[in-house]
Amino acid sequence: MEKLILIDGNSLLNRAYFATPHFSTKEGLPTNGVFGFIKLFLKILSDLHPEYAVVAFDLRAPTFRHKMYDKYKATRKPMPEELAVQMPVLKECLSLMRVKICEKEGYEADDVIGSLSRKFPLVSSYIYTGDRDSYQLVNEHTSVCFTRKGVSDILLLSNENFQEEIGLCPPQIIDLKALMGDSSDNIPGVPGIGEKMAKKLLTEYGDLQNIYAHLDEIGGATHDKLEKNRALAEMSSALATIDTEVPLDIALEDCRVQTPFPAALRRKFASLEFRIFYADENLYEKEDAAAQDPTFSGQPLPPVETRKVRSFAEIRDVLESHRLFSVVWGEKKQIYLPRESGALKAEDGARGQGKDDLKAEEEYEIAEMVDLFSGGVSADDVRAILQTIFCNEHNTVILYGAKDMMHLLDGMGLFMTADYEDVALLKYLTDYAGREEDLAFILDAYGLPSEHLARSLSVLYDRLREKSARSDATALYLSIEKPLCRVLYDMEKKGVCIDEAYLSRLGTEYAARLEEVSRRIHDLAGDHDFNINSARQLGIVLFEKMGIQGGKKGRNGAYSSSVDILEKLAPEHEIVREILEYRKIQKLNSTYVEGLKNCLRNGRVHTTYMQNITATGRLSSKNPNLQNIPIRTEEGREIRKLFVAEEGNVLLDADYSQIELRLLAHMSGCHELIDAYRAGKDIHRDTAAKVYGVREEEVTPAMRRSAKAVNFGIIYGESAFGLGQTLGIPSARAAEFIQRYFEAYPAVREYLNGTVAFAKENGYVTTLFGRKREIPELRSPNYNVRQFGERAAMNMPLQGSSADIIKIAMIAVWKALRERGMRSRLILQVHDELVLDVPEEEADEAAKLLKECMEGAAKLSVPLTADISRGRSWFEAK
DNA sequence: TTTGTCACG
DNA sequence: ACGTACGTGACAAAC
Repeated sequence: MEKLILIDGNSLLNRAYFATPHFSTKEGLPTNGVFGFIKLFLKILSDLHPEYAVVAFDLRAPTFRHKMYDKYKATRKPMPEELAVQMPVLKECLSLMRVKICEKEGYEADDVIGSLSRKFPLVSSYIYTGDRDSYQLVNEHTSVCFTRKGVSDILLLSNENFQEEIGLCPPQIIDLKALMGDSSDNIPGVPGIGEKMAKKLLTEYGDLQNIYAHLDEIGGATHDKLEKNRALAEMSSALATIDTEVPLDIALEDCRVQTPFPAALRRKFASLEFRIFYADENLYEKEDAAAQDPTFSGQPLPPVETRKVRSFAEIRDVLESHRLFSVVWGEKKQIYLPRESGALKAEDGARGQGKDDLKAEEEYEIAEMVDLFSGGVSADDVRAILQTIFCNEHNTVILYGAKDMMHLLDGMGLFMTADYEDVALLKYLTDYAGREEDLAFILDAYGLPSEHLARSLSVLYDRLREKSARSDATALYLSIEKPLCRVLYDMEKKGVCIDEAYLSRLGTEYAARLEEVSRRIHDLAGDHDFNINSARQLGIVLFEKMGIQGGKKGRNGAYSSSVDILEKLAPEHEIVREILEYRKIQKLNSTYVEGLKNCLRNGRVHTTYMQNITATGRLSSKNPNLQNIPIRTEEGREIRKLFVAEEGNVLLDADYSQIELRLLAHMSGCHELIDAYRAGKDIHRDTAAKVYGVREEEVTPAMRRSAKAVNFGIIYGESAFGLGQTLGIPSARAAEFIQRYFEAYPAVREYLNGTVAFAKENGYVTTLFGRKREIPELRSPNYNVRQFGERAAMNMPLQGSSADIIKIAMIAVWKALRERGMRSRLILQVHDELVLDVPEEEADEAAKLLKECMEGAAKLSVPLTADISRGRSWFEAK
């Protein structure tokens, strides 16, 4: 059957905008939304080969729904300016592609799409949208392709799988919305009915009309809610119904997809700097000579000039005559020499302006090197080539992951002396995606081709430098992340000594205890054989077979057996106490004893610090994670005895005292808090006194504990529920605490409110040093997601500034030790703590230095203090 | 691959 | 009405 694709233009442009990195043309026109949209559109064409396509848009004019309900979509936020300007650009591109655009006054894109799908029942319609409302349109010849994760993942809902995926049938989507309401469209629904209840009612009665026909069968509060809000529900149902009978003067033939596209489209793409679309000539009609306008502004990537090199000596010649390289050392081992030597260092003013100078520059890609590496070249020659590039302080290398390259070179006995630029770090600072990313993926998102990875890396570097130049990201990159990379490399390479004898003793001890506890648990459980490690099996045995009360089911229907549940049951049930014991030992054994054993190399473990993972600017540590070594319990703390100093050395441990709370004092300018810190007071005691309205000496340990929890809560983005959970009190009580806290520290409230307001307005928050976190959650239609966004907005400036500060301190310590030619070495960072392995005779000097570097890393309106201690092991040094 | 649990700041 | 403190990584089980 022939295929018609129906695209909700507003919805997809919106999705593409938020899912694609923000970039713009040289003239400053943002184009990321159009780029994402076109990319998806071309993908649909090549995957589905539809005969027909229509893109529908909403118009500004009020629709029939506004006439029914004047508050319809009244709460909707206007499109961001950056997105709004892309709308006409998209329409222009679509016109150039000869794609039918359809808009109808008084109707939304949904209605147009619904009507077209019904108007042409002889073709298969595929509706592309990021809006769930369209689900109702699914029928035997209409499918909905719902875009997720931006637009990269598509869920296809057809008549066949709809029931299975959604749990309802398509028309029921209307009344689902009618019952639940929809805050983003401002459709009221029935107050008090959520998704669960709505689905239950619809499954039982089919639709809204039938629910009301059987209202008397429904009991309790639900009955009353439904009865009271009948008119509202019926109106919502009408609002949620897509009009499939919009009069549209369109013939199927008007919608035919016409490829190849006109050459003018290619020029348009060039001017928008959409290189990957531009590159594929087969997509476009052949251009006649007259139309080839030499003045068009788009600058496609220059062709790669390949120099054929046949001998190793020749390669060396080429390499030695250049000073700037971009290198990708993955599957394709590419090296690229993009410009004249020195061009990069002289850059900031000179480059990026003209295309002419770029063209004039000499370019090589030694593509043959790929073969050379995988083929006949000896390991020695490979090493010599790398040495030529990396072991020359006059060279600059552009890399994706400089620390990895340093380790790789180290494995060949080489040490990198070349200056480096790390595109991964630049990307992290300017366009954080929420996770580590593949280089190929990023290039794709930026519209750069992957066949010459190294050349594209260089272009990406330029783009990111340009982008970061308009923010604090450049300074953060140059003064923090780039030098830190080198510091982390040293830390990783050095590693931490492990007491192997103790490690094996601990392993034996845990194994024996596990055996014993496991036997006791099985005895207590009777004949029910089960795996204690399986949360699911455990839940069933405890709460069903043994009939223990107090089991709580999670949303997947399984019993939760997490500590907070088990601890409540522990006093009553011996088996629960044993299970908690088992869990504890099992964790210590599997994660720390066994886990550490697996990471051991020559008596040391070498963690990897990830510099581009977290949303706040913190580091993370993996293989093994040395940032979560136990300390909170007596038993777990023993693990720290495994981490020891080198022979003849001691460990020096320094941690910032309450750095985040001090930052809160500084950033909020709260006098009460600042004064307390300046006076060197015990801050939790001080808070307790203020919150409880007593004198400091009257504060009991319990009061201090609560105050401490409140102080933490503030850092995490105050929530009465969360505070209540940790304190084990009702959230109403917790809310009172918070209330009183804010009365005691009014500037803190203002600061937090201000931060959230800024974030809502601008879509991001920043640290003291300008590190940025985008918080798209604040624009979510989902209340919970928005709440999460608010908490994240409150927390990030504190957590992130603290991360900035310790990074500055690390660089300072590293430099200071180096300048003095000391043998002490940084070996660990745990967010607010640094550990050094120092020769005994250097210990005093190193301790003094460490303290100075840490306390002097930032000038705040309160003192920044670091507490230092030392010992043979990490256990002793805390 | 995802989920639950638990270790840390 | 909803499910909740912020930020991570490892392990084991169950898909």
